[in-house]
Amino acid sequence: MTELAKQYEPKDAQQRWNTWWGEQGYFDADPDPAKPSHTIMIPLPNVTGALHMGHALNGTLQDLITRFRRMQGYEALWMPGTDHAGIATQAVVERRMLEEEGLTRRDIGREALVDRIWKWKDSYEKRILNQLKTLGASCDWRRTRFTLDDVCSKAVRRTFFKMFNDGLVFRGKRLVNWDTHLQTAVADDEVFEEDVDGHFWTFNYPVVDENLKPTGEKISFSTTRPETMLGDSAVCVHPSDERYQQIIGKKVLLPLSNRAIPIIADALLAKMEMGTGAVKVTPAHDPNDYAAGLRNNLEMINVMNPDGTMTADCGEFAGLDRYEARKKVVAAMEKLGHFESVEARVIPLKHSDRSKTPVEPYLSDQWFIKMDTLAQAAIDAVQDGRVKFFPQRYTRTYLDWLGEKRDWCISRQLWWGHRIPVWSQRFDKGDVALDSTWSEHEAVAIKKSIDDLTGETVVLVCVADGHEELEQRVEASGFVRDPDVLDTWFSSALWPHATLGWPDEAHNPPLNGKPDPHDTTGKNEVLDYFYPGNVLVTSRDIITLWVARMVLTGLYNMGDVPFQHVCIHPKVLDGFGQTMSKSKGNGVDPMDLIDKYGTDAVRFTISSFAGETQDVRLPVGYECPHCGTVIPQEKEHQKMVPGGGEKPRITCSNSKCKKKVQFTSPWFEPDAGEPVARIVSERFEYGRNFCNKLWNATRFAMLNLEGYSPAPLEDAQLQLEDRWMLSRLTNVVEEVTESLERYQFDVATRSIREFAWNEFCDWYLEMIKPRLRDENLRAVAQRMLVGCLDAMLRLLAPFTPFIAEELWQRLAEIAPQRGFSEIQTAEASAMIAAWPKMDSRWKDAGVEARFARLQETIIAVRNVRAIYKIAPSSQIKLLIRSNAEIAGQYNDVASQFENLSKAVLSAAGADVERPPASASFTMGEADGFIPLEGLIDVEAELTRQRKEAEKLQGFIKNHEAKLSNEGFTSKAPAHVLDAHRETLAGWRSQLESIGEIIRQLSGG
RNA sequence: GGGCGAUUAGCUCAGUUGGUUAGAGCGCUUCGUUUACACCGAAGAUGUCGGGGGUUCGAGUCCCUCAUCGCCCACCA
Repeated sequence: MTELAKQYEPKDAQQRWNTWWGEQGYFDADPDPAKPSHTIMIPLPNVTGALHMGHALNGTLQDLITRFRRMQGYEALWMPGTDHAGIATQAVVERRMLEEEGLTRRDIGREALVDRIWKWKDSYEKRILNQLKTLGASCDWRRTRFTLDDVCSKAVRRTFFKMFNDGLVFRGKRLVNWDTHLQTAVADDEVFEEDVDGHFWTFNYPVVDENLKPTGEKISFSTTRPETMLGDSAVCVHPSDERYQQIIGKKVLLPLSNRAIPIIADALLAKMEMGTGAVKVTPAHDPNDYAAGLRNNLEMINVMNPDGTMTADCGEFAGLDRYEARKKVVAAMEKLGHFESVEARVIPLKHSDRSKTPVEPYLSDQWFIKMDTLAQAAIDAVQDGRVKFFPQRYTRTYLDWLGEKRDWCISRQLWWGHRIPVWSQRFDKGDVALDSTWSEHEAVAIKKSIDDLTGETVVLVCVADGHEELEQRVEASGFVRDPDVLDTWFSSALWPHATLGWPDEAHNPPLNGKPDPHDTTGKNEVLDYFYPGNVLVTSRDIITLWVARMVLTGLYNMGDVPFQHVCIHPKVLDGFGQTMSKSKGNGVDPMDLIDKYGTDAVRFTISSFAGETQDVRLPVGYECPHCGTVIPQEKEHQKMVPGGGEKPRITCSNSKCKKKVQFTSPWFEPDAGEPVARIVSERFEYGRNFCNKLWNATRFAMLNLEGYSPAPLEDAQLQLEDRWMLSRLTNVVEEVTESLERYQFDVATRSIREFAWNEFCDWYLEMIKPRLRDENLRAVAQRMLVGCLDAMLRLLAPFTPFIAEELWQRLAEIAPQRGFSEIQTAEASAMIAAWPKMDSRWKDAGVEARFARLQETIIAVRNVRAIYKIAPSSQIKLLIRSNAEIAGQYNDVASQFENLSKAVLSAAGADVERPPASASFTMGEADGFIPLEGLIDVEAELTRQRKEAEKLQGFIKNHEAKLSNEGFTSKAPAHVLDAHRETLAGWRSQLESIGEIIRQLSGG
């Protein structure tokens, strides 16, 4: 047997056990008909960068549940993987390429760019998976998936093909942010707003009658972009705006285009209090107008070319740059007498992050999925309880969003992603003749439509996966593949079944990229066994984007929901209440924290955060590498960026140090070889200290287990503290189990901590120390000790797996056989040990109540010792006045007074009298007296007792008033009344005792 | 603009269906190195439960209102 070190050193244990668990295959999950399955699919992290605190929280909770269920006997699969994250990843790689080599994607071309992104993905995927492993994630790593790998790609292709065939895929128009300089669509997160100096013009349009003759009325409106007047398709007012009631439904004539457009009423677009109350509507060039255009069935008129010049339909303005056209339009309107006024105004304008030029809202062709029936199925699944949200309030977010049944735009103008498997060609009227060698193939779906404008026939061909030869033949027939890729969420929506190998129903998915050796049945047993999953653990911001879509595609492809529960956990905010993000510079790297506090400490602290009410603030500081002082992080630190070639530094706030040091920041890499002030957070000391406590409790046990002999406990041998401990442990096991089942991780964590520290360590261990020293009494105490540790390590294994395993193994060296009622051999690892189960016969409220009285008395005695500054070494006497039954109980535990408060219980009973010159305390059912000849300060003691009496009088008055209130006595339930009366009686008797003490003290 | 949430000790957070004296961790004060642990132990102090109104015998808890803060959605991965 080796003695444990005084402190737990996490790093070594983390390495060792993680490797060993892997070797033992404990992470692996395979179909096992003898066990129920438990499946969690990881919310796939983006390969854009390293994991942050949010991931650490998310991962900890999933691992906790997985380990908990595994111990409960489930075949528990936690499926790992990463997401290609289309735009985000491509943007990161492009940005670096531009910064480092001055190259754009047009310079190197599609294939070369995609190739570079794959390399980026490989390196970040590795980093992310390693971070998860460092966190202790017990994923089945053999099954690691990536949304662009073969397995996932097949699912994407099959789903798209199915939807295409079912008529759920269609083409439509949509407004995108158009970068006229790079001539590409830009995602919203690549757009920044900047104030520019602009103008605010007011014009008017003449109202006309059915014959387009001016009626003499006119309607005024304002705009910051006059050139878009060429594409106006309506003027809009608020439906209840009295100024315009007369002309709603009439038409106005566009002076520059000679088109008549309607005056419509739309409450969402027009605001009465703004400007003139009327607005022009340009659906093709403004997002709000676009939405209004859809609502009101307006014409969408595109007046701009991809390069930002005006289209050929713009008459005299055709070919002009949009800003040039703006000036000319204003001039022309003025000339025609429709100009009213202009004022200078600062306008927030969206700019492209990459070209730094203003973006234009631009109407373009996109692919959509019809959502009505799909969304309805997903709504039903939640409404009838097949999918439940924890906490329940998030159900609404989900239902509200799906209820809109907004069609899903699935195309993105990117190169990184699943390319849309559709080929198209235009044919003149009646000229469509398709090559039957591919057109009649079952893996080909064809849609024909007529272009309203040109009368041409548009033929769309979708080819199912695995038919490259067909694809080639289609292309040989002159069809061109769509250049766009699918929205990232399209593939992540399929994650729960795609990762399990769907649509392949004949084979298990590969393991480590190779065929599964168990794949012998001709069925996909993995899919059958692990689908549907049990719980999805995620944060609330992707309830709509991801959760809803997984439910929807699960129902569509599998006919069943992908999971029964959705656990929504809090978000980690910085010390100022802001969400953490790279752009704010306030991110915290969990690996830094793990490095400082240990994985278990981080996990334990994190799970203590995860309640259901609110987000978690995490104030952090920079630890001075020279003196260890923690400099609290301020907002300015988050923003500090290198300027003038100099890296920013912070000054140590310790007046003796005051060194200027570089610090951890998302904005720059610290210089190697120079000390760095890393980010720390004292909140993680919560977990670290707990681990250390647990370590030392086990250390203590191991120092006291000499001669340990396993045997079932016999009731007759148990002391009060043993029965109390067993009762408490039984309750705690129940509490922890129930709170984990409800995803109340904070409650579970608190419950374990309080039990292990405040009950087991602070009381139980202290109480059994004398028995452990006594050869005759040692055996039972040792069995209790081992049994309790065993149960605690099991409870803690999901929360703090590394230290639990380390201690489990050490304990097994001395005490492999253990148990309370039945003796069993400890399992080979805490990770696969059975979840603890206690015999409910140990629960004993009476014992707990008696124990509470004992605790209270001991605290009172210690309190007296502290007040009178009695040296720890000096013995004192304790006399207890109480009824015979309670006195008997005190006598039974007399030795504990000596053990825990260095007091000899010299008398207990009803006839005990207060010795003169003693300190006293009262507790309702018992009064305690501690003779302090020569030490007692009568005045101080009187003050103390009077203060106590005053407090009691307050309580009593309050309760008496309540109890004499007829409303209360007639309406409050009996048990509340009884409780009030009982408490009042207790206080009264206590007050009486104090009164007596005060009389004695003041009487001399 | 719509939805959701928060406001409780100096800080970070718990507080079950309304019911007896509102809790924890950190921090703070005092004492203590007794052979598990100073990443410790013992004892203690600290609250106008954001403001105002209401329902009720009774409100931190329910309702209304105001204030402040945050998140999600509205365009989006």
